[in-house]
Amino acid sequence: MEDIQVTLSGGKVLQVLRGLRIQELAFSLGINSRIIAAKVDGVAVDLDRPLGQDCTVDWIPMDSPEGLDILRHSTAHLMAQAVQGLFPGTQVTIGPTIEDGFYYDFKRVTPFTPEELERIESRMHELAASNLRIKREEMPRPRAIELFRAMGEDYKVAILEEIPEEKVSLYRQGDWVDLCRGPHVPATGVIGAFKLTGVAGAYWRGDERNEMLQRIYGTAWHTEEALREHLRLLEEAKKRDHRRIGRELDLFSFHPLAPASPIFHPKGAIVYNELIAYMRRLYRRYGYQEVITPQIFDAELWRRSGHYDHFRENMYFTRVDEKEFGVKPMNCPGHTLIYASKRRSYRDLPLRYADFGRLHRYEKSGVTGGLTRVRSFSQDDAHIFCTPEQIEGEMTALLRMLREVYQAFRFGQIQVKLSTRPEHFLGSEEVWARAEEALAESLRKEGLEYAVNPGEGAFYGPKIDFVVSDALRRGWQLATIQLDFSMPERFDLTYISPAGSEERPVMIHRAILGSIERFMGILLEHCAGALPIWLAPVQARLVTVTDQQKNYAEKVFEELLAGGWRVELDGRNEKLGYKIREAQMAKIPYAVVIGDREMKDQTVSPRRRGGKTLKPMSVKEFVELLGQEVSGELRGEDLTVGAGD
RNA sequence: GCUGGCGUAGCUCAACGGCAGAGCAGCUGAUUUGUAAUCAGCAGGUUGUAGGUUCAAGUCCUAUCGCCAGCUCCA
Repeated sequence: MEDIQVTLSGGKVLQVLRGLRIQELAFSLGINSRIIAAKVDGVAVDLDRPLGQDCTVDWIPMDSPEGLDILRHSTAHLMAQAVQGLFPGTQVTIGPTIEDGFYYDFKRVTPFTPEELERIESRMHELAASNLRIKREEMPRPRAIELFRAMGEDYKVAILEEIPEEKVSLYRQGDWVDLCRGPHVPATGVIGAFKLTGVAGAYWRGDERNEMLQRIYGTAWHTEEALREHLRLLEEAKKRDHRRIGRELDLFSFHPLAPASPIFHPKGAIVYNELIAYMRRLYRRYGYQEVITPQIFDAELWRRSGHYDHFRENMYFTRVDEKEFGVKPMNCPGHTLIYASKRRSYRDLPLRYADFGRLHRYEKSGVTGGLTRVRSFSQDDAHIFCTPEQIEGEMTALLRMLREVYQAFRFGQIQVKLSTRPEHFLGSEEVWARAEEALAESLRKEGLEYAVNPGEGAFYGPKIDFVVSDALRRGWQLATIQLDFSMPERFDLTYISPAGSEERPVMIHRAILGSIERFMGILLEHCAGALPIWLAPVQARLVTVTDQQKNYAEKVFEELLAGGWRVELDGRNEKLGYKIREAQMAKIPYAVVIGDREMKDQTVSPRRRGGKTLKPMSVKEFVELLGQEVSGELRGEDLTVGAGD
């Protein structure tokens, strides 16, 4: 047998025997224990694949993203094998990998119980221990259809009938077989660090008209340590859950009598209003005008805007004087009424109307949760009416404003997504194409990288969404900028051009924080409840050492209050350590200690949330310190009192 | 809306179909305290709601409301 030439990823070229298995090659190089699969000429393949001709080989290590993906896919198979062994008659459907794990959808009459999940998990460990070889097999599609039909696997048959290729691959481990493109790990013994995390219903092919399948979720890692670390992170995320923080810090609550509608307590309302106040300050600089519009409009308005046709199911209605009225789910139609209240000249544009009006949308019961998806909320909403020529300038200003805001909140990387025409849309295809091009152009000019989401646009226009990453590196969609050529049309909005003709303005819908409720939830998780001083409901708490200092403490308290600071006085008859602990757990940026020494010197001893004790200073100095921190925070400088404190 | 899980004191959680309990928080008293928990006592409940099975229901069954995870949806 003659040799073939194998080029390794490092550029090294080897002469090997034709037909040599990749695994054997890895073994001879002494790296077989770290390798899970390989790419031959760029295509990921199993390790037992023989090398038939000159080729390049790139190793896929166990702990690489690709390696983990393969491992998770194989773990999904292992789970399916365990399930079918334990529960004969259960059909397999699909079992893809997801971030950090995998799932597999099964067709079974009864759902899996948590106890069964445990049994499946232990069976999986048994199967892994027996280290079954995982073998790839190829066969013509019709034969595979026959095979799976004989096994009673209706869903696999359905999948096979839609596969275009005439040759398909199967994977066998022990007496179990599954249709799969692969690649997989060489044997089940490689799999070990996994945990089944949950069970849920899921529709066949993700369509709610189809029958429901039973989905089992799991996570899998290359080592036990990595698995433990992952589970620890999940615990950490749970501790940061904004619903928990909201209750612990007495910010907001929910009540069954107002499902999916947060009730903001005094401290939560401070945060809420500070967020709005912050946006208002920006609005003055960026040339926005705030407006106030009705909560309820004649249904006629919603018919004209198109919401009635498209989103009636998600709106609240009421009947008064034999007429139907709709509670506003959006501010935009109201703003068109202001625009249309008089003749507009090109000289008036752009007009930027901001509105913090309360919106109500009926969200289906299963989709609501915490502050992230509610039925009653408000947004830092604004609509810009401008000429088509002004779009670019407006977009530039918007992108600048957006950066400023995200810097103030320390959100890291921003991903940009351009969403294009959806299935249901208003207006003509030509108008859509024009709008999409305008958005793409502004992004390119701003030098922002973006991804395209085909078909994800709003029904009235294309949009740009901005996804930020929080402290746990989770992505959240916050800002959205939507171009709208349709609404001005529907409300027959016009302006007089320099030439004297009537022209159609363009409308830009935009929000930077998005819903204030949702933003607050995300922010709370981002900073684990330790809000920056400018947002903290209580900025400092004065704690006396004994009640001997009560009078002096009250004097300091009054002084800080007069300076506009949100401050509390804890003069209770408790030990200092106890009071410090409570201030710390309430995530108050400063606990200000006042004892005999301070009283004597007319000073205070601030202690930062993180535990750092500052040297005694006068009240005036402390106020200066607070002021500096607030302005530094708003400029986006490093936090002195941060989430990590 | 769909599938599953869970609703016990303000919070976190116990209680085989057989007397509803603990810790923390709260209140009262003592303690006058120096940077993450002082001690003692007291009080706290129609076990989400409505039916049913049973001699007996927090526990079993049915309905309903809410919450959670996921699916679908998200102007």
